[in-house]
Amino acid sequence: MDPVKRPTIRDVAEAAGVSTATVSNVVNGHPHVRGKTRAKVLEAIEKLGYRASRAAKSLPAGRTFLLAYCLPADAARNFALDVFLHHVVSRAAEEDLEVLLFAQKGGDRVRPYAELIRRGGADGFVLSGIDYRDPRVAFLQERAIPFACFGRVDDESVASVDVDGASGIAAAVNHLHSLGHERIAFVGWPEGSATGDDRLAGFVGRAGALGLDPGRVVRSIDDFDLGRKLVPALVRDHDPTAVVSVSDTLALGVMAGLRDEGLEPGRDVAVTGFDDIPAASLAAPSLTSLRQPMEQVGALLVEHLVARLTGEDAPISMLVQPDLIVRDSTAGTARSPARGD
Amino acid sequence: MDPVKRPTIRDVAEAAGVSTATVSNVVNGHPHVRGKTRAKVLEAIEKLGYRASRAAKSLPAGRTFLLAYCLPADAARNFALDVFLHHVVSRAAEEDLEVLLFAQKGGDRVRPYAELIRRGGADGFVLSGIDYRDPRVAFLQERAIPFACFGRVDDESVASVDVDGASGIAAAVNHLHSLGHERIAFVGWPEGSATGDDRLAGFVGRAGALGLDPGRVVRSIDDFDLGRKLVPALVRDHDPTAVVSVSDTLALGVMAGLRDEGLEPGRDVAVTGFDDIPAASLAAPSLTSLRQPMEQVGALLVEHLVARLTGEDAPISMLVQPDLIVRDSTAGTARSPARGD
DNA sequence: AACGTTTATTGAAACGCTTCAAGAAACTGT
DNA sequence: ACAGTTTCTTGAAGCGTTTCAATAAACGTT
Repeated sequence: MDPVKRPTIRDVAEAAGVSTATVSNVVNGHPHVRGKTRAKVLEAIEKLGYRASRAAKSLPAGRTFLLAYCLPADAARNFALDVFLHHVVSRAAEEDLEVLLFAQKGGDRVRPYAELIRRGGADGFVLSGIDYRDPRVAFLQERAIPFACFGRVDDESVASVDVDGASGIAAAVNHLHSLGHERIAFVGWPEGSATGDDRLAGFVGRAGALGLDPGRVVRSIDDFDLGRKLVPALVRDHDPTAVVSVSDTLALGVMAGLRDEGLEPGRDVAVTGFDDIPAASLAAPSLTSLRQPMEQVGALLVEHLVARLTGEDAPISMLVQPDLIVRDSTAGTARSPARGD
Repeated sequence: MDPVKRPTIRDVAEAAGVSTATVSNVVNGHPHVRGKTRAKVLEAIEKLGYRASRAAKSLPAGRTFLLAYCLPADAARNFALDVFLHHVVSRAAEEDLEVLLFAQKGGDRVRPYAELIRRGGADGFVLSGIDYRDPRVAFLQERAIPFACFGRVDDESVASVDVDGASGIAAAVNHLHSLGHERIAFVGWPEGSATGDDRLAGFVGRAGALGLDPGRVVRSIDDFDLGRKLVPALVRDHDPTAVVSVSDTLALGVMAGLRDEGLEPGRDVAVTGFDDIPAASLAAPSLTSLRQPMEQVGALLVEHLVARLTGEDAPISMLVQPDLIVRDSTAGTARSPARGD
């Protein structure tokens, strides 16, 4: 019934006929251990299946060998949390770090971090879902606690990795333009989110550069039904042959709205999204979208933290490129819109 | 630059003018501490913002105060991982436990667990994505390590929480029947998965009980495109007015397939899914589905583990009921099928 | 006021590891 | 073979907690 008795460093030392200090030196790859001694120790370790306990290591080391991540309160439907976590965890494992999960309790976004820190719960933090002037950023920075953000931070001295939304949207515009679309509209978020503003800038910039009207812009908060309901006005005002959306949620809403109007998405009007959420490939027609390179993001965040923790100076702001995943919602070439012009 | 100096139990003891043993007694709510002493200590704790370090607690306690969860390798698109984790983490926090995340490396499903255990990395495990004869279950059971499974386990002595798939599907059949549907088909997974077989049983049982033909069954692995492609045969063989699907992924595929056939899902043919993945509410028409009560599942798993860890005998197999979320894919009453009979 | 009881507090060891000053062993060169 | 170097190994202290035997304080009795 007893959950397994694990061997301690003492057991190994005894088995190898050396002191615990020597075992420790071998395990941590210190120099000045003779080949023969090292071999004896390694053999004993192997035989006993010894692994140093994290708890016991933490105490003298003054670190926990843990990275912490706070789950977003509103089960963030908007990015592939599972994929993100997977890559963070995997990369962390390579550095002999494990990942601790915690969660918000009430409305206070900073509190859980404070609590964890007070109990010395982790060596560093990974943040996502960053706002303009995010209070967590200020909090951690003040206390000089290592952290790295997935998302854009207005402060240049904060470590962050973000997806190049402008460039991604520009790629979507290019793609549509090369299919012959001339009247391309953009469905964005309300002004004031770093991510949303960046993606909009990509649209305006690229549309302008291609000689298209960059003014065909409509805004809505990130909601399927609102996306659906803005379509009539969008069609009336801009009569687009293609719609570039700031998110998949809105794009899917737009597709539904187009169908309500008697327009078949992918055939009559092309639609693109952003984030490549699972629902994008489960829609009919499947949604062309921009996939965030989560593996890269996760790895960069962890690498930054490791660098910080080991005292090296770490790279700061990094921008990674999303991939355009072309699917059926932009399958055909531009046609005359359902309503003649 | 130094990541904050945290007060230790000694600092508190000194500030309160007592010994560290007394502080420990207060913190852990032991009896035999006089009110006055307790007050002094609590005040000191408050003033200094003291929290016991997990690492330091672990060592003498021989436990880590950590629950571990292994991320599924194939970013399990089929259940709301984020929601699940959120509830597990929240419930664990109430018990003063935190959640450690780890991940598979290669193909070996057991290895990561073995590694974690060797380093004494966690007090217990939460598993999901359980197979028939899951090797992880055998492994943990052999070593008498506390664990609890989300999913059905063939071994009665293993702690598990599962969603009552049969009853969920029965509810969907009832719902459709009450709308007047008589020719209801079931799209299931291939034989041999505990979850899939259970859900199918719910269909067969309920359809039979209602005097409907329980033989209208088609099977496919869980894939959108395969679901889409099986529709022609489904329509030809069974001419259903409603389709109950074993999963949302397949249901969404079926909806796309129906549309390919010129049938409008939700109007000509009703469709239901299972799991209530995010895509279900982002589809047009939105998909009627069965929501797994993740909060309950997460809480039960954690409660079981806590009971195991504190030596109480814990409840074993638990079945929780999914909720039928009615949406537009079953909005209307049954009509004559597109193809007369 | 002195006694036995019960209740409250404490000193010190222990948990498994790292680290560092200090000692032992292995090499030099003579 | 010996002192002087350099390379290896170790004993013991310490990390922040808990725990338990032992001591001290408070309480009721007489």
